[in-house]
Amino acid sequence: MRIATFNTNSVRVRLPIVLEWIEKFNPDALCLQETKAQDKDFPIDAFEAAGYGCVFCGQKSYAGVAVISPKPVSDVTYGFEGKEGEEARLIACRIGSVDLVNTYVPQGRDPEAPQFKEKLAWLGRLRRYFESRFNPGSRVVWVGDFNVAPEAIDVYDPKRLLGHVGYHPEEHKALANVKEWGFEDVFRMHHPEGGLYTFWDYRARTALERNHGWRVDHIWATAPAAQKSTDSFIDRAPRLGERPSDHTFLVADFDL
DNA sequence: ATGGTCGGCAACCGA
Repeated sequence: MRIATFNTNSVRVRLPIVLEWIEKFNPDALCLQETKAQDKDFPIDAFEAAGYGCVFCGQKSYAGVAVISPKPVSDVTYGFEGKEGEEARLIACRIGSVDLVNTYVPQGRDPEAPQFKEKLAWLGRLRRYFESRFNPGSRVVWVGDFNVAPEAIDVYDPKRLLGHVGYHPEEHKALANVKEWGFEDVFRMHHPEGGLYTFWDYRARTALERNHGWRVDHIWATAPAAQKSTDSFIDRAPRLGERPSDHTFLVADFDL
């Protein structure tokens, strides 16, 4: 089973890239974040024509998550407690023997901003979400844009960046608390080396050429799923002459 | 390079 994740920064703009990518990589589940489309505007037809069904949870302009799959998808839930009154940042479903949770963790803006505390609180709520809905002894795969680089080897300049949003001790604590429920970092299992990134900030013009990257997109799994993982890799996607997202695709394969 | 580039959506906000 192949599970992948990609922050699209607009699923409609990135649609040609995503369609070409699923054709080449044949994921059993592709989790998207920052779809930036209301549910009525989600490009269902294009995915169905490619042989993929979609479940999604969107809102106007911002955020938005979706799962694209060629397989039967069941037990779809939206948000912590439903769509109403929540930003579109979480969608969960069951595919095969796996419970899949796709999140777009709040970015947090700046450690001094109120949004930063909201990010920490959101991660706290996510821990309780896993506690109440799932069992770490079953196969749970948590993927998405976590907006946190967990370790020094996950950012291009850890000394300078420590304390910045995305690489801050408070974020590390909040993320470790979710991990402690029962997750393993599947990409890290297969790549102990550092310097492998999934994000280069659009706003830093030279970020790509200087490789000023961050590993903020993740595929984590409970032990019963993680021990079945066979590979994990990053795929950058500037294809078809289209504009790439500032995130990459991230893939994990499981012998499931 | 404490700047900058995107996308949504129609002025700026968010990343």
